Amino acid sequence: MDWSEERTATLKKLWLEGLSASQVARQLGGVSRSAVIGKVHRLGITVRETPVRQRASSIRVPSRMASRQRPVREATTAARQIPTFERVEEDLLPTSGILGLGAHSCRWPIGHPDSQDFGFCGRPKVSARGSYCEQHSQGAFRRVGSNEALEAWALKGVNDKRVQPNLG
DNA sequence: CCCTGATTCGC
DNA sequence: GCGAATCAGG
Repeated sequence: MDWSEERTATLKKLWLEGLSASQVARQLGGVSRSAVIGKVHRLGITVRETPVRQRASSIRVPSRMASRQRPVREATTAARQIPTFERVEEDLLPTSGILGLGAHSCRWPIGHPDSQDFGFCGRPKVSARGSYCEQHSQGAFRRVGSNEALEAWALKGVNDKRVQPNLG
């Protein structure tokens, strides 16, 4: 496999979107994460645009998506604080593969980064400054169950596992 | 043991 | 230029 212009462009975009080197490698196929890291360095895009302070040691799409999809209020000690709503991804299909993502495209990731049909929402952004379309910027909230059910759920300690609808 | 990016260096 | 091996971590 060689670094064709198209594959290089894909690598750039995926990397700049915040996918890890291994995820980029799996999306591209036929390359190792070392290859991706090496290429990223040669391209000089090793420093991503977002300020270092705002980033964790690595940006991982799954965790980024998971954090977006966490309950509005965390379940802590009191039953009253158990969430009644969860933020879940709407059933919007990607309109865009990574190559079609433009400056005005919603960058909400859809699907698992390891999967072949991983893509981005691609609908028009609501503003020039934001990154998302109307649906994805305001967030879609959907009632997922009774307080009782959620409480039982939370007490079982399934907090971390719940609802990552598009992570496969 | 899973993962992350950074660096080196023979090819 | 390329990327496996290695390093330094989370």
